[in-house]
Amino acid sequence: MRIAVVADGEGGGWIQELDGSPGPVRRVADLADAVRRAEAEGVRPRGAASGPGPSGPRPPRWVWSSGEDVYPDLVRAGARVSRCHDVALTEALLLGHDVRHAEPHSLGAAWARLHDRPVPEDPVRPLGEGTAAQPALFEADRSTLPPGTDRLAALGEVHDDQRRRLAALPDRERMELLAAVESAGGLAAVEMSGDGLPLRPDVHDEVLTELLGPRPPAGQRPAVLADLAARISDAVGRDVNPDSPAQVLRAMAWIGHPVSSTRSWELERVDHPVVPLLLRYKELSRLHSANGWAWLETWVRERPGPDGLRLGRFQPDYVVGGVVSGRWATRGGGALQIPRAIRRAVRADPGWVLVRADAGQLEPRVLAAVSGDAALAAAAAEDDLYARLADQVGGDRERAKIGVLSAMYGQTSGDAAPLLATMRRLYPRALEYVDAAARVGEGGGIVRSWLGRTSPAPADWQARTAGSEGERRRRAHGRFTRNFVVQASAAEWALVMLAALRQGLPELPEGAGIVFFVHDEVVLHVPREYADETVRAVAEAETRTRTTLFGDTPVRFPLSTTVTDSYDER
DNA sequence: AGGGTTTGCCAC
DNA sequence: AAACGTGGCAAACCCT
Repeated sequence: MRIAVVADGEGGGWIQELDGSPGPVRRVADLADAVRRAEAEGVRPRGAASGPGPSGPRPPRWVWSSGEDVYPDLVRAGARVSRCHDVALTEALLLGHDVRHAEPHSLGAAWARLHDRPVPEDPVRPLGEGTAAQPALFEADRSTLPPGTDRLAALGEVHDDQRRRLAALPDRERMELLAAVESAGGLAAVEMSGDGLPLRPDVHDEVLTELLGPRPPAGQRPAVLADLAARISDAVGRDVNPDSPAQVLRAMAWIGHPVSSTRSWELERVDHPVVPLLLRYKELSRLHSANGWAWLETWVRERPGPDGLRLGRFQPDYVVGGVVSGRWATRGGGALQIPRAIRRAVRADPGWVLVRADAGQLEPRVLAAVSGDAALAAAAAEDDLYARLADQVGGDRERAKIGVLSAMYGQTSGDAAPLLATMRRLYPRALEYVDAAARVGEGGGIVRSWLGRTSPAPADWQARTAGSEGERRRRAHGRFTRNFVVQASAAEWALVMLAALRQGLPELPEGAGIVFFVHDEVVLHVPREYADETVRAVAEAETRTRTTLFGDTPVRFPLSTTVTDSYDER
């Protein structure tokens, strides 16, 4: 049963059952309560026989304009849903399949296209408006529908149209699955942003103080950085601001070691006493500016815990499908790059644990599965794919790894070339899979992931762009499509895994569940007594994901699952 | 002063 | 070792 939902922005809304002929419009004063009840009791298809069995009550699939808009208020009000159809996310997938990635994908835009009306731009979303935000007294109406439009009717109409468009696709089943898991991702994103990654402010401060010295007044360098800066100037023989690449460049020339950039790998090749100082400064200064005290204040919400303990939550906004490859992007706090140095501060609450599941070597495993290469699949049946590959290639593990990454990223320099020749001989189908994608990209064409997510057409593509610049651009796009078929399919694996895990979790207390997700890794925060059940749910999610996506493939997707107090323990 | 671009580093 | 895919972000830089 599908139920369309429109919120009124004041806690109430309108709902309407959609299956078959649309049911009556129902006005509800408390939307969260209505949702909660339908989830708990399930919804029986109208006209179905009563009694248990397959036609018995199930939670509905909620149809809404955008989970990002509608769901945070529900989650705040304590109502979680199990399934939805997210019109905005689905529209983006459908437009992408049609190579129309740049067109607006809101409900209003989809409705306008149906009615040959001017298509509104997608609303620009300010930071921190997700579940983590304080509830606004009166939520601004974010509808992109023209004023006066019957929003519920428009929603039903676009939903029906999207289902027809999905059903008409040649890869129908896959795209329908993709739309469903993308929508589920929208739910998970809102939920985990609302709960947040537990992070202890006192431990974070401890880490920073150890490395940088005590917290300085705003705008000043911490003691360790100030000291390093002074020693750098001393070593050079004149004043240098190590934060300024231009000044460092001039300083290196001044001391007789000219470099073409101040990147650390380039500095590392220079033998001069200033180099280790510069490298240390860069490392620590990066930590200070990206994840220092200012970061903590801006992105981590703090509340008192038991026994005077300071508990914090890092609550980034996740942008589902925010990357062309279908990976998630994030807004705020750089959630995709929590540096190793501060992971010590990510701690479970007292009596709780972090359950962390990490899919190792995901991309080569996905390549083995999608290409159907028997030899690579045999290696991918093992726990350590690269070690197995090294046996087959007749080299060490590190070289085998470079060979695989070269094939997936399109690297040609260094010692990749002879390695690739070996790979082509041993894993012909896998290599042909990515080589073919690269050829399509070099020709300006599009490629699709396993489930049908589509690469965007190259910007300002001119097949006849002459000269080396045109050639360089065509090659670059070839590397992009080469990588796309792997990265986008890997993102689908992760998305299906997340959706399966979300569904398969045991009943957990308030605040427990998935709290973090990044590409091929998921972190859950649960009371200790739920750890075993949670670990089992993770394992079951992996099995479900593999069979859902790849049937009876020999490829395995081993998840290393750990139960710890701290994110830095492995 | 303020906005856009460049540089360089972090993560997967 | 070298610069190869996807991103976010902060500070410096450059221009208006």
